[in-house]
Amino acid sequence: MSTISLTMPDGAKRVVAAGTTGLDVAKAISPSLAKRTVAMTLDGALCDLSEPIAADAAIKFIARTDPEALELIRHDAAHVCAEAVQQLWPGTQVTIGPVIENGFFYDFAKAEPFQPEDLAKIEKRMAEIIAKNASFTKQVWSRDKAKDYFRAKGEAFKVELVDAIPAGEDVKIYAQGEWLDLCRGPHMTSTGSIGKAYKLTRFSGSYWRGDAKGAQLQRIYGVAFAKEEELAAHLKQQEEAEKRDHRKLGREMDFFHFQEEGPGVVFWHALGWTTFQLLISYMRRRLAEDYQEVQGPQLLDKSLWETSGHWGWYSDNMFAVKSATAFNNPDDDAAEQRVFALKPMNCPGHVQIFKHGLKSYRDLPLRLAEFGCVHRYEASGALHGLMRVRGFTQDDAHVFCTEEQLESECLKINDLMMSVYEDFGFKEVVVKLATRPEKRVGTDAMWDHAEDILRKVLVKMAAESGGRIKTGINEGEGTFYGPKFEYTLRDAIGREWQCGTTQVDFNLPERFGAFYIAADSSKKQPVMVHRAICGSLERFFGILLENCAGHLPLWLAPRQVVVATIVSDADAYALQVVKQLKAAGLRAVVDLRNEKINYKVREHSEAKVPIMLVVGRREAEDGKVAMRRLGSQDNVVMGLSEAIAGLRDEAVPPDLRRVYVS
RNA sequence: GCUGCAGUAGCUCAGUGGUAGAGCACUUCAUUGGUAAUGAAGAGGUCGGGGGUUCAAUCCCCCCCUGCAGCACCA
Repeated sequence: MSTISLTMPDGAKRVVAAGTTGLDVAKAISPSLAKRTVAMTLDGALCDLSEPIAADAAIKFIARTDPEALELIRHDAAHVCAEAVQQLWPGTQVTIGPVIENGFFYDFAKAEPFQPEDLAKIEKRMAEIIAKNASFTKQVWSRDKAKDYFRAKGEAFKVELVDAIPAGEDVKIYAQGEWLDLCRGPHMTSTGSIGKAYKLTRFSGSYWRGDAKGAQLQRIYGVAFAKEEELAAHLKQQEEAEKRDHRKLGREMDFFHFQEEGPGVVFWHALGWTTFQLLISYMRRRLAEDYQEVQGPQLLDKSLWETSGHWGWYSDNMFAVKSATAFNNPDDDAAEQRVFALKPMNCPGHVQIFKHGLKSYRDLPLRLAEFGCVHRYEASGALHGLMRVRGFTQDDAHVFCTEEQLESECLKINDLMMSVYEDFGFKEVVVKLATRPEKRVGTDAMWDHAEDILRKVLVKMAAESGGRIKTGINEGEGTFYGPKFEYTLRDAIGREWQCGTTQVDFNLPERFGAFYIAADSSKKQPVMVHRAICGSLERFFGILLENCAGHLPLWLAPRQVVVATIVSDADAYALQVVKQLKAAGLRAVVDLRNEKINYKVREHSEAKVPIMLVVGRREAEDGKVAMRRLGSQDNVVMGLSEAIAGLRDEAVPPDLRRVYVS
């Protein structure tokens, strides 16, 4: 019999007979090792412990508390969840149940919808299955046997999955006690290793193979961890995310509201609008050096959108309008029946501006920026507070340049992006290159060319960032007209938000026949780069609000200071204080109400006003203020002018601070 | 758009086949108080909209709208 050599994590070698299982090896080393081992890795790849080892390999035994075991715990939990559901509702078909971030889901085909109370029932049944601690055993079946078996059980989806397994690949079945499932594995040794740190979190609809035209399935989501403390920490973080929900904060802070008549469009209140405008002012300052700000029309004839390709590609998601006269008299030819589209993007407008008047190569790169309000008819189920709306403002720009300028323009945009994100407090940024999608316009040669340039740029950006930028590739995620960079930020509680985008477009200039006069007097087509830094300003506002849990930095707080009196004798002084704060450019209001200071402190704290200046008789007499910062229990008494100077300095936006300092 | 759940006062929520209730917020009065709710009184709702069943619907049924959680989508 041949032998093989296994290398242990500490480098020690062990020679065993070929075909020895991982479990045998572990047992030979020590019974306690065998007992606590749930799986192994061979050359880094996770395997069943019962797997016969065929060749030399580096072996590592995995305990359930090892990081490698986490995906097994989650995957095993998904199987147990499926068994529990089939026990409780016989006739339910199983489909797939993969591991996802923090847990797993399992999709079922079941006639009756799950009800909220079902989650607890399933959890209970799962606990019973886990308590039985049945072994996971792998079997390899023939394709025909698997298909016959699942067909006989009425598992049509599993039959389809068996069919989809490439010829020559094993059809693997994992059994846990009486129950079995088609699965590529691996699994832990038995269900008991799943432990107790799991919880079913919700259920929802889903589609077979993720296709909206496919069968409607029902999905159960669960989270699972090795330790109960980790589960508790995860649930706590979910709670934290709920607390900073921008929809809740927006209402509490009187920033904005939505109402039935305007699904997906924002009613901005005075305070929210103040901060929104501060965002725009900031972006304007950042653009001043290199960009020209323009404003394209809100409505343009349908034909223009046909030319741009948007109508063909996205008319399902566009608003089209006619005059009300035409709308009320659809059969009356005398009423102008012309159809306009509410702009879903600014780019066609910018191309028109570019085309107006002959452009020379000397004009390039021409960078046109716009805080354009666009409308998109988003699916009703997609709407979500400020994060997904039907009318929103983009910090949009289009750079018209020569092909030679493309690389430097992308790098320049990247510098601006990174600087802006830093100013808003986002340190970690991931930039991914999204490549050609299946449905697209333009030749393969054009795509090859554009992607080549961006690949090079991506490497350079990462190299020049000093580690701040991590990169990746999103295959097939580009837009229909060109490849793009996607900028993703990580927020204070670890969530990721895709915000910025740089998109290369050889298509639109061609469709609109845009050209410039080159140095040799020939007509040349410019390359167009679409870019947005915040993306949707509404959404970015929501992200900022959630990132800081409503505690906006002083420069973005709509109401920076409240001057609150303790007694009415201090009213005149308080008014003086506010007057001086305003004169110093601070956004301040006074609270003279006949309320106790406790009441005022509580109310303004809940409204998340960053600074409260409390004044009573003592302060009025001494020309002082008692400063209380949001989130602090203490107050500091200081001279009025000192307070104002300090606040004025603190309220300087980060970009202006750089200018003053340098 | 799809699946499920929900819609009662500005907010958070209770409630019933016989046309509604709490707390906070609001208004008024008293109170001038030292850093997260002073007390009292008052006002406030065609119970999301439209149909139907019923002697009677906020409650039961149907349709629609809107929202929530996912899915799908995101130029």
